[in-house]
Amino acid sequence: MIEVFIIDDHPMVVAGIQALLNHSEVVRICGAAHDAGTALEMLGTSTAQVVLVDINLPDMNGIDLCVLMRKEFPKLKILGLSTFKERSYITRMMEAGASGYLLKNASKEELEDAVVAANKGRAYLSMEVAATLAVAQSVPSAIPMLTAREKEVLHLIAEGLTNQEIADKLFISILTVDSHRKNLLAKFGVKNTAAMIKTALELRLIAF
Amino acid sequence: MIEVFIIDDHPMVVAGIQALLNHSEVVRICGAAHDAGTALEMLGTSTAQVVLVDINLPDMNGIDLCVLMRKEFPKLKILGLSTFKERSYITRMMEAGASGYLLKNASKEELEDAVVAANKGRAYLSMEVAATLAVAQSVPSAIPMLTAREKEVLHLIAEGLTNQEIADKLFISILTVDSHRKNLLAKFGVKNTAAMIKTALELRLIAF
DNA sequence: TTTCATCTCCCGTAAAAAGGGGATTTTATC
DNA sequence: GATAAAATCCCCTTTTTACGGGAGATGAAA
Repeated sequence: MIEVFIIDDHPMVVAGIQALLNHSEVVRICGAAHDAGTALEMLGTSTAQVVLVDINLPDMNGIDLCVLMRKEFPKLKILGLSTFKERSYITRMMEAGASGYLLKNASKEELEDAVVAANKGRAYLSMEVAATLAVAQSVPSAIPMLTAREKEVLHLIAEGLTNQEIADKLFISILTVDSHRKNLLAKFGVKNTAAMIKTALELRLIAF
Repeated sequence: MIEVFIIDDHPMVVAGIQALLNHSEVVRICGAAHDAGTALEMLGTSTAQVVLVDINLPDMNGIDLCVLMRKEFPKLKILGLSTFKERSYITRMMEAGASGYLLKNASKEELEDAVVAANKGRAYLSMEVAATLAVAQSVPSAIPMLTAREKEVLHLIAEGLTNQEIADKLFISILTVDSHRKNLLAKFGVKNTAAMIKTALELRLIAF
């Protein structure tokens, strides 16, 4: 029996996965948490071999949690879980060390297959996910690697703050903000703020 | 017993709702469909009093489906169901004639309460949803009424074009583009492009 | 026919942002 | 302690936006 732990803040989804895997002969749900914090605690004393992680958690995003879990529990296999088949999400999740990525419209069979594959150390992607990735490869829309400070500045730009206001808020010179902004535009490969905000939102580097 | 029909393309969610309402003494699941088309067919011969409708369906969006169902089955009570607590979505769903709006992180109790309230003809909103709406009211971020030309300009701004480039593309003076831009900023109630693009995307006035 | 919204164009000023260099100091890593 | 990456600050120029006012043409609805 492969033991699975669920991290998802939607009771319906947790109950759904439990219901779907209830009569499985290979997989067993051994626990669930509704946020990253309690999940990390519970995993310390858990015997789970595979975790199902929702991408959107109340206290942390799935990618960061993935990185944390890889450090703390290296043997644990991680399966991403989300409603969205967005290139950026999927690739980032896989880069963060996930063994696979499932959409929430996955069937019982897909779910079971994914867990089994992950447990064997193999990667698993839903059919639809694999398809989007195939398309994604032909149109490589790379995700800019932003530094912490750049992300911070990007957020404030998106809020509508001017360089001066950002400088005041971060207690740095406006010249520095200007530099960050310059670097951001370069990394995004765009020539003005409007396009940058659009692609940043598209790539989920910022949220509404 | 209130009979509930579920329209959602995520097997986990359908199974989850069923599991959550399984032992309920007031609510009973009487059927489910994974897309709008089959749902409309099945509802014709269904005895359901309440429908739970996911906002994102493969063949139609929840708002349009809501309007359709209101026409075809006026007695049916509709509850929107979604992961997102976006003002625009919620209000539009309610305007389309829904009796309520539930988040997918609703608890068993919330779910049951919502169905009961809807069946009695009362509106129901999840706690979180009500909170976001309350915030929305205090900060009236109504959806700006944009003219056709303004939408056109907004799109081109989002693409990263400058006023000059937009003027060339639309065969109008740069001064005109400037005016449209001014009016856009005013209508959005923001003071620069970055904030405008963000809210425009949030309100779905433009897409990625 | 008048009113109203929309689209168009105009003036002028001030403030931001974009673009092109550079340089110095932290900070983390090897 | 050397290396590299990040964060900080600097100068200069040009372009683009933002913001304050208008004002005429057109077409549709009242």
